[in-house]
Amino acid sequence: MTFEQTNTQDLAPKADEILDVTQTLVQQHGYHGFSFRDVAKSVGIKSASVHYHFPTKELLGAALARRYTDATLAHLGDPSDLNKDPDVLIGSFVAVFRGVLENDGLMCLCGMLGAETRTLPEQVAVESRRFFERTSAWLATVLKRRDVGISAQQAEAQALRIIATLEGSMIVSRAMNDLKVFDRIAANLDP
Amino acid sequence: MTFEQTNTQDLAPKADEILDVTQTLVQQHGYHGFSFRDVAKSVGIKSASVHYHFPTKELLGAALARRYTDATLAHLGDPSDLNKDPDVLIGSFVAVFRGVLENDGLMCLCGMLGAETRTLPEQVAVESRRFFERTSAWLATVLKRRDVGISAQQAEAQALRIIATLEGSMIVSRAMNDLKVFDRIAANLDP
DNA sequence: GTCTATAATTTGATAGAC
DNA sequence: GTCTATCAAATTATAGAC
Repeated sequence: MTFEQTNTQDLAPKADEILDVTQTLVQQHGYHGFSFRDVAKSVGIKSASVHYHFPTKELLGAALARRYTDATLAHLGDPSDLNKDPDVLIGSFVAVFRGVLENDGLMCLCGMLGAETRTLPEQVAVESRRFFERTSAWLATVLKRRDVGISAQQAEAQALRIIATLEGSMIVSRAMNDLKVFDRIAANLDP
Repeated sequence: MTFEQTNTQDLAPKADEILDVTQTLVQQHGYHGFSFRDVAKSVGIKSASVHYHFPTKELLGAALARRYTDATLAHLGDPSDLNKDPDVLIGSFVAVFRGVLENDGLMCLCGMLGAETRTLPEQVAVESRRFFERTSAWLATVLKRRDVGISAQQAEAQALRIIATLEGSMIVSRAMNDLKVFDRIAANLDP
């Protein structure tokens, strides 16, 4: 079980198992490409039981994106922790994305949802947007520690650029079916 | 009509109109999120008539991605044309992606397909891979002209990084519903 | 080339038994 | 919480008339 799938809230164990399975499905197929029956089959229950835990697909998708963001931030920890070197923190940030890609070539959940965003139910779009707001704020905090002279605006712009590059690297790496593509790009994140 | 939708092959006008409509649908919903009836309705015919032009969804998707790649390359022109400044060519490359995003917040067709790549019919995946192979080769050629000392490997790595950043910028910009995000990232492509 | 009609399957969602 | 059963709608695709 990867960190993205850790139960960080007080969800029923079964609800969490449903989210685990759904997450992988969305990372592979996208929001429009999975069904309640796909989920049910993987969990070993019937689709009506999935609806018991998540009445609608929108609620399931929103819970999924929220959990993903929360688990990612929890894994990254405090960006202001003076015991941690900024470069090490940035390295762990890159490793989050690489870890997802390594895992059977999955796409970042919120990168996938971001691509589909124009046709997503509102609450799913809101939660996927929250992923980029929170992770870019985390990274901007680290960049301000590393580059002491930088402005808040510059740090935020650099953070967004790095996140965009990582998301795009996952897409290109997957499309070209070559994990080395991700590594070569990530090695030059700050060229 | 945007350049991506120009008829570059000898397709029947109706087939081309079907591709125009399908392209927008895929850029919004993804490959798994559109149907033959969606296409038919937009064109003003019945879904059976769409099947006449493109027997299967895989053939439709593959033709779509191929036309998109060909139209993009045709628009970009010869990367070795000495009458064109490398920086101008790079600017036109960035403008291609920005133009798509400006157009009602659409995603790059092959960026969308790249995200879905693991669950795409084979021929669709092949054609979306081709997009990244060809466009990165084009950009690497320009970069070698601009940075005279650069190795072929370095030029290729920089090209992939720039394309990844542009694809990711579209995702983040769309997810955050803010076109300025794309512009701020694109302004620092070569930081 | 486009149509009607239809096949066979899948979809999100609900009712009600246990 | 999970099940069976079911619904109404949508899905890809085909056959055959015009």
